Amino acid sequence: MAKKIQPIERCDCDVIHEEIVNKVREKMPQEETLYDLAELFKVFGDSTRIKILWALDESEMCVCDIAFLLNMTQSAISHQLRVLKQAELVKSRREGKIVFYSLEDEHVKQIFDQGLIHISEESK
Amino acid sequence: MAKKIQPIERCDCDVIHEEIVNKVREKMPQEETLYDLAELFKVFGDSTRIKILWALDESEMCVCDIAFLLNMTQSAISHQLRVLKQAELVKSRREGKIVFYSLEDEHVKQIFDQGLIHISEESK
DNA sequence: AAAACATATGAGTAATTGTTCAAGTGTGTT
DNA sequence: AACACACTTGAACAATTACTCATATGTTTT
Repeated sequence: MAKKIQPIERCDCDVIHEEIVNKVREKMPQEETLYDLAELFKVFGDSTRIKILWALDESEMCVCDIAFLLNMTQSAISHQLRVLKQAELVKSRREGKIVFYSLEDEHVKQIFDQGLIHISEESK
Repeated sequence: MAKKIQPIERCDCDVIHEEIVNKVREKMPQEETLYDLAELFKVFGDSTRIKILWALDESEMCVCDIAFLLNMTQSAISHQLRVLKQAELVKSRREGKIVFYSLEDEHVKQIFDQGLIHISEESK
């Protein structure tokens, strides 16, 4: 008894493939890097945010412009802009009452492009 | 009365920025394309799936190898492999009892790389 | 100072999602 | 045929999330 803690039992092929698994384990990036990467893609994983990013890639815009463009409430857009800002994908600039948002850097379009390549490959 | 249906009210700056908004609207890709793009990134937006993809980029592996590598149950891995397969990111090949998974194409690594560039920029 | 406007934010809610658990398939071995 | 093994699948559950609504903040206009 007292034998409950062992996490995942290995199966036969784990033993057989031990070398491969160990080699892969060595080459894997840090846990934290992979987590951050997932967090980044999570931000891209919502069509509202994708639309906002795409729009901002065309032009700097204020919150109510984006809301009108996407036919959504200002509140909803503002919430999503907050997520995008935390991910350092967009930045803001206040001009009187109005807050203008724009892309933080040029990577966004490149990430989109890689995604689009995959999508176009899928439907062949 | 009977005046409830109007969706999002335009604010003053929508009118002022009308030209910009219209120009952006013209340039936006199809709704469906943006939705598909979000769906793709959603698949990348989970650290378990990121790890699986990274592992498979190093080497073809069977389900229990992956489970052992990531210290997770076969069931959990199998569920995620299903998601990855539906997104056409991985393919499988059966060899007796064992099912080997591998990457469907080369885009995965390129999408990762773009993400990593953004992450490394963030922390400067 | 009060009102109007653009935006931000917190609580609440319905929908989605990742994992576990239990039971199922398919393949090879005895 | 019975069993073991590798994997798949469906239901259940907790956690997360995108939006709405109401309210709050910051700025300009009156």
